[in-house]
Amino acid sequence: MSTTPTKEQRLWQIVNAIPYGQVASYGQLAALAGVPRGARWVGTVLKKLPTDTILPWHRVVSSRGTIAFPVNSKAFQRQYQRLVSEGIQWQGNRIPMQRYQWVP
DNA sequence: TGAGTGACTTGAG
DNA sequence: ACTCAAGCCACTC
Repeated sequence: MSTTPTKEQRLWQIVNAIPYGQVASYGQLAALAGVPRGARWVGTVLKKLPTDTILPWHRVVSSRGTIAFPVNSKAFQRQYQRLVSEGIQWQGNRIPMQRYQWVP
């Protein structure tokens, strides 16, 4: 019955653990999931999430503090709004990444 | 089995 | 600070 959690499942758990009001990068999460340099894979996994997922996918941004979607896209605005509602600070289209600290 | 794909990353220029 | 190109990984057909 019980099997080893897939990398995908581990990633879900890690994303779920990103604290409110903070963000993590794709590469950062990939490394934590045991897949160094697997940043693109993280995006692939998140893309498969159902629209009504409870996972805080919006707290995942690029390593440069930008949202991965095109600025004019619907998805961008949706993620942007969620981040703003969590009180995240912005500098133009970017979030200063230095604030983030991983706390397991 | 192999070529193609993408919600990325990094290093140069 | 911005743009471009090459690299990397797991997944899909």
